[in-house]
Amino acid sequence: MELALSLGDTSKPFSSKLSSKDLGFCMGLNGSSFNGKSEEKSASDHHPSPIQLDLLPFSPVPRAHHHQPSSQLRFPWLNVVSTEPGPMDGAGGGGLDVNRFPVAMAQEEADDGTTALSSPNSTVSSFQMDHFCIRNGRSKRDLFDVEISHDRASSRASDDEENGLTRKKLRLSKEQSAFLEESFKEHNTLNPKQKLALAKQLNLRPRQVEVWFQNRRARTKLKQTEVDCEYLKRCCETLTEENRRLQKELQELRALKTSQPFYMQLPATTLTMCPSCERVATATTSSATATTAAAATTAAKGNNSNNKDSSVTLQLANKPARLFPFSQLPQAQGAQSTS
DNA sequence: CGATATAAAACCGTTACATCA
DNA sequence: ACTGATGTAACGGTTTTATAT
Repeated sequence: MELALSLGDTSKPFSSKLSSKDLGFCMGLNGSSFNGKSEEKSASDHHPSPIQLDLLPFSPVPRAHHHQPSSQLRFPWLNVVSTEPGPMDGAGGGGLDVNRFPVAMAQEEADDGTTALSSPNSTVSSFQMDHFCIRNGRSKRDLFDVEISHDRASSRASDDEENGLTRKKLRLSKEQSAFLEESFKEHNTLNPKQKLALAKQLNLRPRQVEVWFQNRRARTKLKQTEVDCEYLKRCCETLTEENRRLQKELQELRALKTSQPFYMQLPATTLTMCPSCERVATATTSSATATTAAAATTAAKGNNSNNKDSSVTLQLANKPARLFPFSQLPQAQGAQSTS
């Protein structure tokens, strides 16, 4: 088993493109080959897909931009008929809408220069934000704060300093959050039209919707990172254990080599060596006397139940193992000196 | 057709605030 | 009433991307 470990945006698993800024983890397990992200594209094209963790309930869309076809404009609230109660209908009306400030919104829409919402072709219902009212028992003070916040919050820029107020944070109502969450499941990014539509639906500023989506994406990424870290940790433990096992095996092989000199007189057929890499591979013959040390030791230990690799290649110390009987070296290796 | 400029959108790290134990 | 931890809305700066020239 080999591991393909890459650091990058998990939303684009194993793509050839790796931004140095990508901090997400992506880890794959591959039964046959290394499939690293840093490799060229061809690598990932020809190997089985590695395991990939993905928390997202949808396929993340690359930066939305304005190219998203309008057919993708599917928001949960599109089912809402204007005459029917909206998803936040529990409000029962009469409550104070924390997030209302029509003037600011109108201004912002004008700034965006889009008339999407007023278009007769717009699929957005006329469901209005009167439904988003306070009903979670906020105090009067809370309401006051929120209104202050709205008064100040006409744009992204900081007119805060101008009126000498520090920024006040409003809490979105449960309904608003749920609504945003639903739409996030549909699209984790918004194009301007969608943003405006959402903002109007929820009676929030487009900037608020935008920020909410940004933060939501960040939360998703953070969660994914946590999962990936946990997974990497487990993989690391597994590899450490494997390494320990192999080290032990190597030690036993060395001991065997010194304590059993006639081990070196094994027929050449029992130990084969790759001519290119000069590594000894264990023989697959089942001759009793020619049982290879590796096979013997691992079998004796009986702890190789999870050792699926039946052709362990061993390399002793820093030099490739050369376990051929000296007498046979010339035949095996050509005209090499026997000294 | 590639290089460059520009604007918009997304990302990132951080701060400030609300809430809760 | 106070406090620290936690969650999250909001911000400013940076990077990425698409488009125009």
